[in-house]
Amino acid sequence: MHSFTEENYLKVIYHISQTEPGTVQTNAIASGLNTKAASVTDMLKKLADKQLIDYIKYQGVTLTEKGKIAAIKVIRKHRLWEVFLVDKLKFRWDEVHDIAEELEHINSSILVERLDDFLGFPKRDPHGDPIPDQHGNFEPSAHIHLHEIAKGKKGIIIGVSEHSSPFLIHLEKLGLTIGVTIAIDGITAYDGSVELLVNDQKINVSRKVAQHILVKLEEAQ
Amino acid sequence: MHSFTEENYLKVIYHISQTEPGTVQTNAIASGLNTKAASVTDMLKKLADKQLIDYIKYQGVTLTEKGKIAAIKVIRKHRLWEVFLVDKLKFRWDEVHDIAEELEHINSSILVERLDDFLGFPKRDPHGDPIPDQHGNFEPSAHIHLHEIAKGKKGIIIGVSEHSSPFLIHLEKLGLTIGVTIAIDGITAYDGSVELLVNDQKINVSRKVAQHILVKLEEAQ
DNA sequence: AATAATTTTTAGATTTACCTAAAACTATTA
DNA sequence: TAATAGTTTTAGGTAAATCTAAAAATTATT
Ligand SMILES: [Mn+2]
Ligand SMILES: [Mn+2]
Ligand SMILES: [Mn+2]
Ligand SMILES: [Mn+2]
Repeated sequence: MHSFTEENYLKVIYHISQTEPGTVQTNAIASGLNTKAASVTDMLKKLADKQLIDYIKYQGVTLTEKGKIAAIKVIRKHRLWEVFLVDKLKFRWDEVHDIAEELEHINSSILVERLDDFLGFPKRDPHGDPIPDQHGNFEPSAHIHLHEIAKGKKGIIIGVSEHSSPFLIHLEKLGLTIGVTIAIDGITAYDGSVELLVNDQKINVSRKVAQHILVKLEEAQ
Repeated sequence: MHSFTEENYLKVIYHISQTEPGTVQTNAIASGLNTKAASVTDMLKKLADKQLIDYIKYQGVTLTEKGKIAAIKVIRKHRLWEVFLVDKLKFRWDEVHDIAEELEHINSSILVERLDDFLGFPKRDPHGDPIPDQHGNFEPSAHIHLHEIAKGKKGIIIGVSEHSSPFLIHLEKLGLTIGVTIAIDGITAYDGSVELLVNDQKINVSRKVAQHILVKLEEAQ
């Protein structure tokens, strides 16, 4: 259907459109794919020809409905394979992203559905990201980034917004994994780092790390 | 390491060298890969540069030790994924080959080893083919093709030498699957078809089908 | 051994996905 | 609003993997 490369473009465009408002810019796509703006322009023309994106020169792009469905299919596969690797093959959460980057391009819808069944129709991947069902539907999680939470608030870690191995290993060492309950003890004025209470233990987390931890706040009683 | 395409060439060269004596010819590779002889010549130069094959113009090729190891690695992955698809995801043996053709190119040695472990270190794939271990070693099965067996002999089906879906579905319908005991009741002179006894039932199998069924003969008592 | 048939290689193109450098456009800001 | 900074596109090229058609080499047949 779509080439390996086209799928990667669609996925990156989708991810950027979820985090930044407005149309998706050429440079943003280039940095997301570790390629150059000129290459991106070439591919945008191709994706527009295939009606996967709406593209106006110099104005950035948006996914068409067709493009969005294709992107979500790739993301579904990526996350299901990550669950497989962690749940069945006993990989750690920091080891699976790169392998899933390859597996996500395997082209067989029956395979995806059988895998989903085999895994027990999981709703979240090992990083807390929602897994779209076969129709592309999923529940976006109501989360807030750790660095944006006010002092005194409590919450539960429900995900991360970076998947790199060094970052995840760092979190593991700090004991900041999915499901852990935290309380904001304070925010350091000098460097923006966050003081946390985890199981009555004080932990300091840099602002850069806090930006990539997703938290669900405790319901106000 | 090696590209998707290079891996496919190595695999096909390996398979041809197992079935036909002497060096592997350009045309044989072309037909095995559904491509043209001119394209094969181009790639042979590239594989020779990489020291994966020994190539003398007009004389065909042989795999170097390095090339053989690479080919066997791909075959190991192909067969392990086929076991995964049948044993874990409940695919039928006729559905798995094409999906495994894609999965075999996923590039992660830790993934292969974990998968092997998860599957319980299987020795054979769903078509009866041996699965090389991580060092590339495997027991080649002492088999004979069904059409070469003399009248009166008995044996057990241990594999097939064609993996196409129509062929395997046909065998399934005839009840000629791996592990089934058969006796040769006779060979029809007119068309070379084979008369079999399976569970005291008479079955006629065309010569073409018989050529692709691998049998282990019963030990002479 | 000469000729014919077959196989293989070369020559020259094409397609996809990249690249660099320069030109064109848009946004900023003085 | 004009200059400047930043972004995006175009122009022209490369590398991988294909192709067709023609030339060269090998093998088979008289
Ligand atoms: Mn991931
Ligand atoms: Mn993930
Ligand atoms: Mn197979
Ligand atoms: Mn097989």
